[in-house]
Amino acid sequence: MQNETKTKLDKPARDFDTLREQIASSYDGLSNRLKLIADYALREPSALALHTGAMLGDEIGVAPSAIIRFAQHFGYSGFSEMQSVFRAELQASSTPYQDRIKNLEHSGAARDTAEMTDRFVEAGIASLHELQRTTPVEKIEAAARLLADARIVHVLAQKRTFTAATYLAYNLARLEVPANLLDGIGGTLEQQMAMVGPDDVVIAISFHPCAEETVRAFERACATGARTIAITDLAHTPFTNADIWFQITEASVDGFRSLNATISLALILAIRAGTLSAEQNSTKT
Amino acid sequence: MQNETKTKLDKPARDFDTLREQIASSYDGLSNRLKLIADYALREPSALALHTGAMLGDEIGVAPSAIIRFAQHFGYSGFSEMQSVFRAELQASSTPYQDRIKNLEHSGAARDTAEMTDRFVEAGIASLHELQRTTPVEKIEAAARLLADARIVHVLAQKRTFTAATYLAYNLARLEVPANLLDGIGGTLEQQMAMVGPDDVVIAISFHPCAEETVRAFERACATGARTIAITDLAHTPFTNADIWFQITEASVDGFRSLNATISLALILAIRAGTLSAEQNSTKT
DNA sequence: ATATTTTTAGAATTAAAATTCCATATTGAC
DNA sequence: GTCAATATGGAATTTTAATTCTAAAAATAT
Repeated sequence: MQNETKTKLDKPARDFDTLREQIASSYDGLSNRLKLIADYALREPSALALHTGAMLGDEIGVAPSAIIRFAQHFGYSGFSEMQSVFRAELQASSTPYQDRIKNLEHSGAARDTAEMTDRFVEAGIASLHELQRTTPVEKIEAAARLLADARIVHVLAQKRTFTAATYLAYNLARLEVPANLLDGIGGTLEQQMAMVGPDDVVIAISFHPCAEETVRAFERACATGARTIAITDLAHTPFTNADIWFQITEASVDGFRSLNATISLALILAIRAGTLSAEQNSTKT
Repeated sequence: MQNETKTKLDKPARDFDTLREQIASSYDGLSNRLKLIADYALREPSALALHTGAMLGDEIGVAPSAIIRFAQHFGYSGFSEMQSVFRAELQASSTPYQDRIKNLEHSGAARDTAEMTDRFVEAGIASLHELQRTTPVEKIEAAARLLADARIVHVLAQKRTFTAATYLAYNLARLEVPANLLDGIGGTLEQQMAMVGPDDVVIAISFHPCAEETVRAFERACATGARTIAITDLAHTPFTNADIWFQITEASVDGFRSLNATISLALILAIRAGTLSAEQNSTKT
């Protein structure tokens, strides 16, 4: 097992970029079958990460043992060891902002104002990226259509998320979508809920720990036959049973969660609903 | 194997979104161990895709067989079958632009929405960077000290910026800094202003075009001898005469200005004020 | 053209993971 | 508090995948 005269390596690459380099640069010295595998590995790295040796053999058109020889050529003990590099890369590339969000939460308390500002800026950016990555356009479209078609849109939120509710209600109203803020002022949430009808939409915003009033009001809204939309951070009944449910991941710093993703989603929903509503009114006349 | 009375499903979800919905909505009916697994599956889907049953068992703190029971609860024959759903999702999400391109091709509305989402995310990020770049730490420190020393902090805002005011007031109150939201409800801003005293701080948030009421109320606050803080987008009297004046630049999309920088600044001010206030109280006693 | 080396496919083997099953523990009803 | 029902962990088993090995096929050199 001493040094080969060929390009065979004895110290396998531990990270994906290095491995890709090695595959590309030693390509010319590979045998026929190994070239086929190299092509495929560079073109479909996620298949290398997720499929078995036998599956890859079928896909590429080589024997499973060729896959193992390929891995061993690059210094790995076998296919499994090489695959772990592809898997690590896939996992890392799929959750770049989630990782940052987690790191923010787990790093200790900010020492001073400057550091705190930096961390909040970073947290806000990570939240916005995560919003972009995880929120399907179709869901936004569907929600906006519900909002645009509603007789009245009731926005339901308490405590922390009340801020986002004011923003959503304000922007909806500004775009001439009839909006009503269920603020429960003076404990009158019950009475306010009485005006929710079956042609209305109730959109609830609730973050953990969710306010009991919001939960009860939302359940009541479902019972009235109104369409429902929920924006929450965790999967929690009854919100997950809404007609449309958005799950939001906000980064937090020192236990303080930002609201960047939530208010951005609120604004996008309002604008889209306003656009659809305006289109309907113009075709109607 | 006939229909169960419980929530057990006999037709397993083939796509990830459906599965996630099912996990979320049946969460409450799950047993302890299955809840743990459900949490983890929603939080770390890529681990479900890439790790073995035994590894997941270790990570979650349950027996490997519990993982299989979890999969079977959702109608799969076993863990392997469920894992293929997670793997498919991971592979799909590793090529994020494919999805987006598909949407762009199929629907004009979705195209607009996707593009708008991108632009709002970008605008939000730009606003946060600008906040970080242009806001001196000393100014934040000085403002936080004023807030911490105040008898009462009055938060003054109308219309668009009212959202940010609710957020600032909520977080100040949560951190035990006495905060009062001057919401001008029922046109009572005049009366609300009457409780502003010389030991108080009035913090106004106003963006162009600024509400007349906010301007008048702020002038009156200055006259009472209260300390003043202003957060505005343009240099506009009387706000530039405040003891501390923050100028915020929010990026806008199609004339809709985001609030990302403003609410982030509000949160930072609240936390910093809360910290200073707590330090004072502890040294006082 | 022949001998030698390298490459290859597929069978045999080994290793690992998934699944089943059962004894025990826990929970909930009465 | 007792009993029944359900949930749980872990050992035993089955299944599947990875790896090794060998004989045959190509490729190369002489």
